[in-house]
Amino acid sequence: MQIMISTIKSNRNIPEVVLKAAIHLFTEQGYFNTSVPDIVKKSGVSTGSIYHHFGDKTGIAKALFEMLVKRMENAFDDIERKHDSVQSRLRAVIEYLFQLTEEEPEVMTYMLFIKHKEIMPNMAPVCSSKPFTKMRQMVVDGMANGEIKTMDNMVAAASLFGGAFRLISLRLDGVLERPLMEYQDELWRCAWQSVQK
Amino acid sequence: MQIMISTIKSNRNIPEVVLKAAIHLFTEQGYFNTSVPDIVKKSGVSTGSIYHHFGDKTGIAKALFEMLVKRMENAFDDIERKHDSVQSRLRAVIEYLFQLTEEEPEVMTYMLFIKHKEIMPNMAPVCSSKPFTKMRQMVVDGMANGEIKTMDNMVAAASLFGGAFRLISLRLDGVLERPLMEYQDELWRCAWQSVQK
DNA sequence: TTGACAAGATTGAACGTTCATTCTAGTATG
DNA sequence: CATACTAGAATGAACGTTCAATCTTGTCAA
Repeated sequence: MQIMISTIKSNRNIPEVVLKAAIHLFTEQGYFNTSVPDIVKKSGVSTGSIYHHFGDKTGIAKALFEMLVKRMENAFDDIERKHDSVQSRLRAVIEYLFQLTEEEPEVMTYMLFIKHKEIMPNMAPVCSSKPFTKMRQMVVDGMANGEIKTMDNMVAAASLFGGAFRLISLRLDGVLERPLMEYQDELWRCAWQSVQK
Repeated sequence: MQIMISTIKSNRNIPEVVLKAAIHLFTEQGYFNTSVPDIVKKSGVSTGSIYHHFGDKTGIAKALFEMLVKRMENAFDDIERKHDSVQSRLRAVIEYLFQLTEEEPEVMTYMLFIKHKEIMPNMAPVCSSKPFTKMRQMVVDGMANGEIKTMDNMVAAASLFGGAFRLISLRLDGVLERPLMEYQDELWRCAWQSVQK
């Protein structure tokens, strides 16, 4: 019996295939160095289909961003459910970020280092998105329940997460040769010491 | 052709005028959203002159970057000359970065948050440039002379500067409403506490 | 089971625009 | 007169997007 083309075609999820190609190209060469024909070539999906699903080129970047933000948000919700103390929550957040950086560097690059404002001019900065406000809320909670020194919220959050973001950035730039996990314990000791009561 | 009066012409430094227009446009809208005609309009310098001085569009971005890196390098050399202890040097570096962010946010944005690799594909990441390696060298020196706990260099540097970079980033994104100087003391206490012996 | 049909998905060639760069002509300087 | 600089219109390639045609899928009457 002949295999119908239709069954093969219907087996691929076009948005998924396109987003996979897009995140690779966007993080590798940048959004503006990636043409729609590039995405067509890489994904095997036609121009027309891409426009049918995403509206325009920025629609791809937007869909990708929203997907990844939601994913990170869910991960943080999980962490809050699984840990009681603020300290262990914060540590788990950093562990998650480090793991994500190692396992899916493109995801981390896209979330942290793509200038989304250049692509979507009236988008709020990443640091105002749910996952990031949630991180800061954890710090506020820790100050309220006495785990963290009383001080400016922003300074406390920056002190706690700043080192982690620095290492992630260095790792993604290829400056750090060993996986982030190897730095985790030492970094956390520094970070926690800087704000603990 | 337009007739120019010679005195007007000789009085303006074309590279300077162009770079001034460019940094404004690049940080405001992004490099790829800025066309050469945009720069022509903003600077008042003709297309031909721009190409004569800079070769191509990336030449503008490159000249700008090199100028700013050199400037920061000189500032750090000054700091090393004026301070003896590693602790006061590091504190001075953060103070300088905070001041620069407040006084010339465009300069800081261009140095830290423009993806230069997208513009000049085979450029080393910013964190490998002289000023940044010098910052890390200060930390290494501090470990050698006993001011800083013995630990991984990168973790120590990330812990010391991570919080500062975080606050700079938040400030440039408009999330932090008050000038960075107001956070400086509290932040430095956290940062230094995390690595001091 | 079959055929007709509608709605939606998919295709890629074609379109109009914009961009970086080049070109030719003109001007200042020594 | 030569060299360095300035000017802005012209150029051609590349881009994002559109569109008319084609294919797929699900529905329903006979």
